[in-house]
Formats: sequence, structure tokens, C-alpha cells
Amino acid sequence: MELKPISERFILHWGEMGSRWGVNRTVAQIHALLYLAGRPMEAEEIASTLGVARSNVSTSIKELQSWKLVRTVHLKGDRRDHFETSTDVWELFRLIVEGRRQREIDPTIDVLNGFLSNPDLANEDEGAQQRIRETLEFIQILTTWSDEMLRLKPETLMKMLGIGAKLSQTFRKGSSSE
Amino acid sequence: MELKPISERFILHWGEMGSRWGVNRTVAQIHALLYLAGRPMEAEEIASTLGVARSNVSTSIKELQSWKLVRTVHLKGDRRDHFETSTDVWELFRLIVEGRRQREIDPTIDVLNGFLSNPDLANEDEGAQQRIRETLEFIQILTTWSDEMLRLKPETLMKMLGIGAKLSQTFRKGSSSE
DNA sequence: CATCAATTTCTGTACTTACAGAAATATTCG
DNA sequence: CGAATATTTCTGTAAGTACAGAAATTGATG
Repeated sequence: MELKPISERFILHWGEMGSRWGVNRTVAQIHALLYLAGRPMEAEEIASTLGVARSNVSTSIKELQSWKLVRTVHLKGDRRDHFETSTDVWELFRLIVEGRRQREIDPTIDVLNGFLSNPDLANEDEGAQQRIRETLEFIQILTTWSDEMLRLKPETLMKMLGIGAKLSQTFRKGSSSE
Repeated sequence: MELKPISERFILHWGEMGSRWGVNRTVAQIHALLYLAGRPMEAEEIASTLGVARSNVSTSIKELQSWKLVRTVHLKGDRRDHFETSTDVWELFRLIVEGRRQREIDPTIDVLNGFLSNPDLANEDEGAQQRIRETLEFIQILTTWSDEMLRLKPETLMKMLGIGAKLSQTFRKGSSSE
């Protein structure tokens, strides 16, 4: 597939953003490509469109699947795997937040909980103890709240957040549960 | 300074987290150290405590200052710079979100706006156009809302978010404006 | 204003991560 | 079940990033 200029720039920018947030550039690019394409694509087409090796696509797709951002579909009369992503921004956002949470936040909470139930904690400076406790509590509050928010339909959420109705119509497509 | 075991593990974990979010490991470690220490430290002490080169501390501190996470203070009768960070989790969170916003979100909004005011956009597939518009709108809604939230005092925010009062007391120290 | 301490910038090296291409494996179809 | 095609895993190289140590600069003090 030959990319049109704006799509190409969108995809490149997305790759840049990915890098800055700890996401492999190619992974981010592939996701952006599938997002803009809005249709299932097979590995070879992805590779040639982005100018990367097919093996790289394979690895990156696996990564995207582990985030549940991409699913495999099959087209009648074609034995190759085709890959697609949701075109719903809100759903994508939700999946990314959930992925980050599982990979980084939850383990961090475990580590901090470990510290608090460790008798050695008493040896630390009073202030440090206090701050470790506060850090844990902060993270827990934030994740609890974000869990609740992500469970809502976007329209409901928009209302809750007190954002004007004119904007919320963007999300008319709806997605997610509840 | 000799780190006590739990502080050390906290700092190392923070460094790991930093890496995963696109923040230099040493930068994250230094910040964690200053956070737990809760007092100003000078470059040499930071370097020896963390086992990194002094030059590395210099660069990292500059980075942290550009995020407004660390400020320089001077102690009477000591010509060396000393560095400290806030011990208020909420304030730190606010500064990090604001930094990310300025560095990554705002430029992305500019790029997307550029696409929308570019006549070439008409050449793109209808669906792609639509999705570019939706992406921009989504990001704008999110940042508008986060701006509003971050301007609130933590207690007010907690109430808004409907989180029980028992938790919000963690943030009694207060910070930020409004 | 010369000396000394502190700090920053520069430079080469080490480490890490990304990735292409090759090889191996799996899958589909006749 | 064998051939053809698709996919994944492996491996070496390349690119990028982090960092120590050296050199240069800044700035304070007598």
C-alpha cells in the first residue's frame, strides 16, 4: 500500500511518540497504520508499506496482540493472517491504560506493599517511611479511580467530567462495556 | 550517604519504572533519592550514594530542573549547589503530567491541527480523515480535563472523583493552587 | 586578580535495544 | 503426505542511548 502524505506523517509522528513513552517505534507505527487503514492488513503489506522487515512486523504484531490492541482475522479464500485494530479512540486508550497498569503499576504496588510489610522498614528514616506509604496510597487512589472511569461509557464519562455535550458527540460510535 | 536497604530498593525500582516510561534511569533514581531523603543534597553526595559519575548527576539534575521537579538551594557557609525536590506526591504528579503535556501532547496537537488545515487532507481516505479528527478531539478533551483537575487542591479533587474521605487525608499536606 | 573549588560540557566507550536476513517451524492444500 | 506458502524464532549487526572521565568553564574567595 502506498501511503498518502498525511497518513505517512501521522504514522511517523506516532512512532516518535511511542519512543518517548517507552514503546518501540515500529510497534507504534504498525498500530497507527492499522488504525488509519481501518481494515485488516497482512504482514507483507504492513512490512512493505512501512519499509520494515517482515520479521519485525511479526514481532511487533505479537507485542500489539499482548496489549489486545490488534487481533488476527482471516479473509475468505486467503490463508494468510490479517491484522486489524479498533478504530475507536476511546477503546484504544482504555486498552493502553489497562496494559500499562498490568505491566507497571500493579508490580509497583506489589513492591511497595512488600516494603510496608517488611520489618526492615523500621530502620528507615521516619520521613522516608512516610513517603513510601504516601506513594503507595497515591498510586492506589489513582488506579482505583481510573479503573472506575474506564469502565464507563464515554458519554457517561464526559458528563461526569463536566465536559460540554457538543464535544461528547465525537464519541457517538460508542464502545466498551457498562 | 549509605542507603538503607528499603530506600535502595525503592530507588532502583523507580529507575526501572523510569526506563519503561521513557525516562533516563539515572534521572529517575536521582529524583527518587531526593524524594526519600527529603533534604537538599549536593552533587558529590548524590553521585557517591548512587554510584554514578558526578558528570552524570550534573546532566540528570539539569533534566530534572527542566521538569521543575528539582530546585537548587544553598546552605549557609557552603558554596556548593544543593538540590531538593518536593515531598508532596500530588505536586510531583502534577509537575510530571505538565511536563509530558508540554513536551509531547502539545506538539502532537499542533501536528494534528496542521493536518486538518492542510488541503492535502482531502486526498486521504474518508475514514482516515475521520479518525485523524477524532484523535485530535480526543486528545484535546483529555488535556482540557486534566488541566482542570490538576488545578484543584487534592482534597477538592478527591471529593469530585468521589473517593472516600478516609483516603483523601493522606494528602493533608496540600500543595498546588486554587 | 590569581587561586581554588565547583560545575558543566565534551568525547570516546560501553551498554542496550532495534532490526534485517536467515533458518527453522508451522500450516494449508492438493 | 509432500509441496508450497506463511509465520516465527534466532543471530549477528547496526543504531541509539547512557555514561565515565577528561577538559573547559564558571564563579567565589582572599
